[in-house]
Amino acid sequence: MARVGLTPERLALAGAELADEVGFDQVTVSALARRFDVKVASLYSHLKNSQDLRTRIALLALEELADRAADALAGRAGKDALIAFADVYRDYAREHPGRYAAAQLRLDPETAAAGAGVRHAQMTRAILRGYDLAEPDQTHAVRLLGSVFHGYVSLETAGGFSHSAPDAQESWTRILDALDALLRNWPPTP
Amino acid sequence: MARVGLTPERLALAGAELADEVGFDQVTVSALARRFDVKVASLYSHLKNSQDLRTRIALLALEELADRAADALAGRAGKDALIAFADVYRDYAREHPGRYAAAQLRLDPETAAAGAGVRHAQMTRAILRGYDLAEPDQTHAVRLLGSVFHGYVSLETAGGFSHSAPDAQESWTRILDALDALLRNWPPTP
DNA sequence: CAGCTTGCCTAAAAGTATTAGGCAGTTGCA
DNA sequence: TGCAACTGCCTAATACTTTTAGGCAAGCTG
Repeated sequence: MARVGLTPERLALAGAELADEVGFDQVTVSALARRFDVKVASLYSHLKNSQDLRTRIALLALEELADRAADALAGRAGKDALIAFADVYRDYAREHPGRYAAAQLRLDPETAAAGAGVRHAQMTRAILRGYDLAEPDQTHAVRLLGSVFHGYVSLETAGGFSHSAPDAQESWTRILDALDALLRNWPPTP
Repeated sequence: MARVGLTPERLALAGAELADEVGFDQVTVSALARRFDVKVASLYSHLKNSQDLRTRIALLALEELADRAADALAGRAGKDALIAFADVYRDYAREHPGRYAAAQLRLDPETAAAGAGVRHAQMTRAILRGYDLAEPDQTHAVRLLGSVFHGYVSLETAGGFSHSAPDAQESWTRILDALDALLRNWPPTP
């Protein structure tokens, strides 16, 4: 019996690839075993259960996304940073739809806190350093940016903007223009 | 054998209730059969397959959501309309998390077009009548609003804003203030 | 090289999805 | 009203996924 050299990390990575190929909800312990040409039960030495697999894929995706975002943010500020950061999310979702779907998985709070979720929040806040926003408006703005990025990318990958003019890229550009303008001119509390 | 009086509509409704109780991804043909105290195979007279069930629940949710939104929009304009419309989405997601998750299901284009998706887009556009936006900026704004509403509600129901100040309601209010300000003062194309 | 760990295996049980074919309760028509 | 057709729910059967238990041998450890 040749040992294949499975590890939780390799399984998560292969699961992520599988997700990109067939969709995150089609990722199954059985399919993964097939991919390694190994019996299903063997995976249970490395995975607690199928939820564990999904969670690992989600954490992998969040990590990759945070790495890319950190890269994009380095050396940029203001609108440049805003656009670069936003593009990371959008590009990642387009390149890796399965991974992006995985990143949307509801994690229990401790798992999420242990993962890259915190980095994402910190980086979003870092973008706002280029704008003049005091608390609590800064937090409101963080949440707005998170909502727009996630919302737009979700709707676009769901096909919501296809088959209609103007194309999705143009709206994306103009929406980022608008957000930049909004952040530079955040309305006072009424 | 007492006839239970199953119909696709009753199954979709019961499926929606089940989704709200146990989560949309736990909605299964078997669970639904159990709920009606009927054998699983019996449901296949009314449903093509389990995907058909999920699609019907999604369409039901989209319809309910559109009905509520239409109601909220009646007799309102400008910022009032914006807030009322946005609150419909947020409240629906909080009251009916399973249904809201169902509404996010990727539908193939024809199914989506046949359903209430179009109404949603039209209503979002109706809100913008209270603002002075010409095409193509109007479409950009429609997409921005959709993204913010969907994104915020997703992140909030995923627990993204809990356990941190300020509370989610306050951010929501201020984000809607900000969007209103942005729509009243949409930046020109650079 | 002897022994121990452990990675992958077989076996088995439980749940879900789906199809085929049957019977009885209901409907519709004379 | 009576009978025929329909159709709603059933049993039976197959296939796939998840998960647990227990076994054997590969390869590291001394």
